[in-house]
Amino acid sequence: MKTAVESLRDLGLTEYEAKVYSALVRIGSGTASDIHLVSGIPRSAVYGALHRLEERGTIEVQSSKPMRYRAVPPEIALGKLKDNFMAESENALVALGEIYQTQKIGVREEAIWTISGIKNVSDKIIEMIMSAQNDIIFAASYPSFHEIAKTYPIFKNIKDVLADKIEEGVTVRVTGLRSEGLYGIAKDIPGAIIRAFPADKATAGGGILIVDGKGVLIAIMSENADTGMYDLMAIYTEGVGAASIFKHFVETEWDASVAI
Amino acid sequence: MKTAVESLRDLGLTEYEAKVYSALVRIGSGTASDIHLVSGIPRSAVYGALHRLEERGTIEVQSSKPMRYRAVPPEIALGKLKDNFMAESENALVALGEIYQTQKIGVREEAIWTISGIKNVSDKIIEMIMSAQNDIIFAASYPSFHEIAKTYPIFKNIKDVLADKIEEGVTVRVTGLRSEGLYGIAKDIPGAIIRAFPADKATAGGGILIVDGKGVLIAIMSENADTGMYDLMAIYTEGVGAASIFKHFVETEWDASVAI
DNA sequence: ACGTTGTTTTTATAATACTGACAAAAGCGA
DNA sequence: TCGCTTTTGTCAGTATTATAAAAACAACGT
Repeated sequence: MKTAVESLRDLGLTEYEAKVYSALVRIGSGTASDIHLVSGIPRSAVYGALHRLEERGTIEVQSSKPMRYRAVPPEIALGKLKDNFMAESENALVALGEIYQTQKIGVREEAIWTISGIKNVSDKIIEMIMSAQNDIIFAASYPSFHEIAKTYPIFKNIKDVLADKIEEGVTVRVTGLRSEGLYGIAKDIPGAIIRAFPADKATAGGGILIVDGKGVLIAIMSENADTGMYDLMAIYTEGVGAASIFKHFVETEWDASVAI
Repeated sequence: MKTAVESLRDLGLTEYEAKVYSALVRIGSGTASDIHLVSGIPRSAVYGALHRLEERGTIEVQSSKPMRYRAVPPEIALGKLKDNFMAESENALVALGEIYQTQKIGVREEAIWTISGIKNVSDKIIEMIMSAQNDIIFAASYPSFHEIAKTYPIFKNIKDVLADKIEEGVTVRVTGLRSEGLYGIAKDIPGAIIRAFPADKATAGGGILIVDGKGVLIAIMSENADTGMYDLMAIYTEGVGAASIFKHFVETEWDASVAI
């Protein structure tokens, strides 16, 4: 029987693509270096193969640093190759019956980055706030989020830069569940527009920061299963597209909450 | 649309093989010289390509003085290519299954993955909907999102799987701005709970899908500055933490919208 | 200072596209 | 039938890609 790599080659992948996918299936998920070690292909060659596989939709990418990759399950990945083959076959059938046209496809994306670690996330939050020109929306008062605030003095710094921005004339809106923490913010940041919503609406830890309607950061809290420690990770993007959609949701929440 | 030769190349034929077969389809039957004249490829190269095509069973040979060749009808020829592909795919699946490592569940981190491309994103949306056990929230009716729906029939498929899920007893809630598209969804998916919010709240293209309160996909539309074409990218996560925070926002919006 | 990550450039190598030479055979006008 | 040309099929060789492999590099974090 042919090996997986040989079969994948016959299905249209290059040697590298086949080996990279095969390696990812073996290890579940990993970084480019992991793939290099498992597959035995040059590390620098891993990146190109990963890009092509991602375009095919046979792997998935986690935009963290270092970037992590994982294989789409073989049934699904092969299904995609098959779908592609069938579509090409259908196209060939039509084309062979004549009629020619050319069509172009345009592409490319709005980059989304992820950050992990309490320090890194709070640094990024501060960096974004510092860059604000017009308005800031900060929805961060979810219950366990405060747990982190107790241990790490990130809110202290965030409050300071927010206060600075208000002095510069930037509109700052803060929303969260009605709690001591929120009252504390209201006291520490004079000039900020604060609103609260009932505690029963709250769910898990996290928050959203929107700056000037074009930068978004979403912080997500997670509890480590082993240690029971809280950790923070965040995704952020500078694109208008992503920002506007999140802004929409946050502003709906804003309208639904009450001033304090 | 791609030419026949381009599609055939993507199906695994070489340039010469594709051109020779294509030429034979055009002329019905002919000698190597005829093929040379019609296809424009070097006469001496025709012979080799004919041999390989013959081995694939996509052409037939007449052993006469000047040998004559004719194309097997496209449906049949493409069927042979497909059979070969499927066999190879099956083999790959078995080979990959031997090295597949099932993900360990439980200690899952809050990993966030990104997908790009309209096809890949819509595939993922469908995959997530299919996996739903209890409830689905789909907020996707932002204006330019419909632009993609016009070109790509992804909504058709999404509507179908949503309808299937409702039959299985899954609660499906759909929200979006008041528009024709939303009314269309309401009509096509009987049993779904549909709500609308005023159009002035809408912003840019995108949408959010939440499945069983533990899987979230956020689709973001972007318009290519050069070509003016729309593209889709998405981020998604399977973690409860991220899901609950997004669910919170979406449910707030749900409460703020009205039934239709 | 060091190791890692990700990009880029460069070099090898193999697959394929292309060219021309050639012998065998067929045609064709004496 | 003979010359002569044309066509056919095969081969050897070159050019041009596509891919594999290697190496250098900046950016970054420790």
